[in-house]
Amino acid sequence: MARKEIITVQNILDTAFTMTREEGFANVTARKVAAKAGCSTQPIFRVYKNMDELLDAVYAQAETFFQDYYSLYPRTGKTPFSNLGMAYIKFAREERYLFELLFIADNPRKKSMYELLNGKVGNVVYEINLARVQGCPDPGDLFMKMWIFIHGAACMAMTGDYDLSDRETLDLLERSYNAFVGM
Amino acid sequence: MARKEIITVQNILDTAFTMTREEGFANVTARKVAAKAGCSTQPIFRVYKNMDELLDAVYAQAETFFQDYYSLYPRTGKTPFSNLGMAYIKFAREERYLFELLFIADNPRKKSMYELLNGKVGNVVYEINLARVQGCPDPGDLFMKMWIFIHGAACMAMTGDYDLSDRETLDLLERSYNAFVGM
DNA sequence: AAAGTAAAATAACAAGTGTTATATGCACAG
DNA sequence: CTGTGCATATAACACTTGTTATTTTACTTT
Repeated sequence: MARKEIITVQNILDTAFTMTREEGFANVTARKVAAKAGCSTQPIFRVYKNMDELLDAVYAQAETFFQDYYSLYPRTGKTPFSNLGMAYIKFAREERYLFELLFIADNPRKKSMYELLNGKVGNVVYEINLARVQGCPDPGDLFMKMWIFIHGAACMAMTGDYDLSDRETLDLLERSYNAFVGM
Repeated sequence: MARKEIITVQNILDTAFTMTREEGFANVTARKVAAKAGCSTQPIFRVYKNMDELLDAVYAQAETFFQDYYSLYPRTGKTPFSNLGMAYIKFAREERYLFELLFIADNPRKKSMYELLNGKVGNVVYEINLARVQGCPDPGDLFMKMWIFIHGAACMAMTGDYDLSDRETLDLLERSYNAFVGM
């Protein structure tokens, strides 16, 4: 019959995704992916119709990666939004290019911040209910304030302008939650 | 003697700066600048050694633009950092590409957030002293917290995820300042 | 008016992009 | 063992980028 397949969809996607993590989305080109995967550009266009389709797949992979990252992040915080905030800020620091792609960059694939945060995990809804159960009168408004704060820390982390430790960050998030509740 | 100069440094710089405001830094190319300035690419390379030098000049212009923007912004807020915050957030919304270039993008020209905020205006030092005079025990710490919040709102504004009015924003900044003071 | 000279326009080069046409190689059916 | 058909490699095309070489243009001085 036919020659055996050497380069798989997974090979290509994994390579492109790793490159996005390390060098950013803009540096993922057909020839660079091929070089890193150890093949010519041909296998890429066998498994994907064009580069845009590959980049769609990379974006989807980034979404899943963030969801998994959040799922596995330890729940040490006690106040609502603190665990989500901790994971989000740490993700921004450790995966600056993925964070940029998902939450900052202006590309046609980008979903809204709320879609991304609510993925299959339903994080925001859960946290808002938690705040309501704890007696917070306007949990939606509190989420907005907390999220402005959390997003600010994360964006600083992404650009290297944020250098508090995990412990300091958790303390900051819990205290600011309480401050926002009483305001 | 020689032929009269038609295309000046100012023509080129203004064109490139306008393009940055409207389409972003990444879309400023020699041919596009030339087309918009109504000339060939040649005058660009007469007045600038190469594109990198032009982009340096555009970056410097963006810095000045932000300083001027802040200088002219009305001082309606009463709490420390509120006026700086208002101007910063509005700038992010109105000049998303300039904001990105100055405060987000990862380019070799980029200065630290604090350098940019302290330009010739000395904004941060002034505001911190204001907080101290008003009896704030640790104004530096308070600035950090306020700035995380302000930067968060600005980054959301940049990406279109922030839609509070000026009045609501000022209220939010003043109330969060007071909340942070008591925390 | 003629000439010289700097500015601008035109055209070209090399490098890098996505994409496609063509050639090669290989595993299995016969 | 031999040919068929798919996977891969090679090579090429069209386009965009920065940059430079060459040509044309027009102003100022003589």
